[in-house]
Amino acid sequence: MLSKKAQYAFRALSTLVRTDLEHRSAENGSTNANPAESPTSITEMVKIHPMSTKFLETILLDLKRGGILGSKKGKGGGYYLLKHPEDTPLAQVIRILDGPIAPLPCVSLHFYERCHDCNEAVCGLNRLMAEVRDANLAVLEQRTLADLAGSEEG
Amino acid sequence: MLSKKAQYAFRALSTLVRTDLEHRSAENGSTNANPAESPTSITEMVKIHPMSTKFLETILLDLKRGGILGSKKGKGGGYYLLKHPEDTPLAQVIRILDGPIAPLPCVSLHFYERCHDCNEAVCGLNRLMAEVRDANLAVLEQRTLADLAGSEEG
DNA sequence: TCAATATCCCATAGGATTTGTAGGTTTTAA
DNA sequence: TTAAAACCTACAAATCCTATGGGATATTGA
Repeated sequence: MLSKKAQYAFRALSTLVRTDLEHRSAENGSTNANPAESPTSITEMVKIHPMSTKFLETILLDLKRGGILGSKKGKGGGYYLLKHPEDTPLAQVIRILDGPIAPLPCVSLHFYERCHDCNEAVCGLNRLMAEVRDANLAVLEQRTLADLAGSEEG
Repeated sequence: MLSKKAQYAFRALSTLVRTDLEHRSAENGSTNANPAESPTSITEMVKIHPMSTKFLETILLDLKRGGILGSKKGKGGGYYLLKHPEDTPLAQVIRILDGPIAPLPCVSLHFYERCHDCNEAVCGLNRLMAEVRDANLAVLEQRTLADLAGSEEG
């Protein structure tokens, strides 16, 4: 199950995606479509998706440290997407906030830990959980922030 | 990530599967190949896969209440599989010990809870997480305890 | 009948993790 | 100079996970 952190992250990100796409289309043909020019503040995000302001603050900082968001300090500042929504897979968001996607540390690609209780090469569970991991990643590496804002958001 | 409970469950189950298959092949052609005749005690399981005896006890009781295991009390007693290993999907084990497989309650088939914060019909996250759920189930409903004991176990 | 061996049941302790708060600092724009 | 915003650290509260303890009940076999 996704943590609250990840769920809140996706809510906030859906707002940022919408702003980003609007900004891009408005600047169509212009020389400068830099989303850093139209950052969204935490206050604004919380108005759209009500949640704890302080909690969201820590989440957005995580996303910034994780390379997904940029920020602008001071009055008129806020957060913005560093890349086009299509270029950030959902897997990246989940890894930043919830850690491994794999069901066992010994089959994790990004958070691998050796399994002390089995011989991984011949362990039946290891093999099966690697299948589960791959099934997850087939979706989560393919789907991106752009898919998040497909229709009206919730 | 799978909980320790689920991991321990799979260890114990792999022992039971092995015993079950051995018992079935030994009784081949016989009139009675009932695995209840050869139950495995917690003590024996812990000898094969070292872990807390008391903790495993609670896990096996969960599996029994979940309809996967039968038991025999008293001297010579223990636990046994109620069905052929091929007839118990991994998803059933995980649901008993860890609850929902879906990444969000609002896309769970067995543990559904309504989402109060979004309109599920149009929520982008809901739709994407349903895809993730289906990807998981494609593996976890297909693979069974029989697959667990494929080669040497760990 | 009695002792040994098991499952079964309930409560709870201890620790880890998650979730959320508090208070302050630094930066920027107007 | 003021207001608004990100940034930072610590911690509080709640929940969940992991594990343990002490018995009750059932079964077998000597």
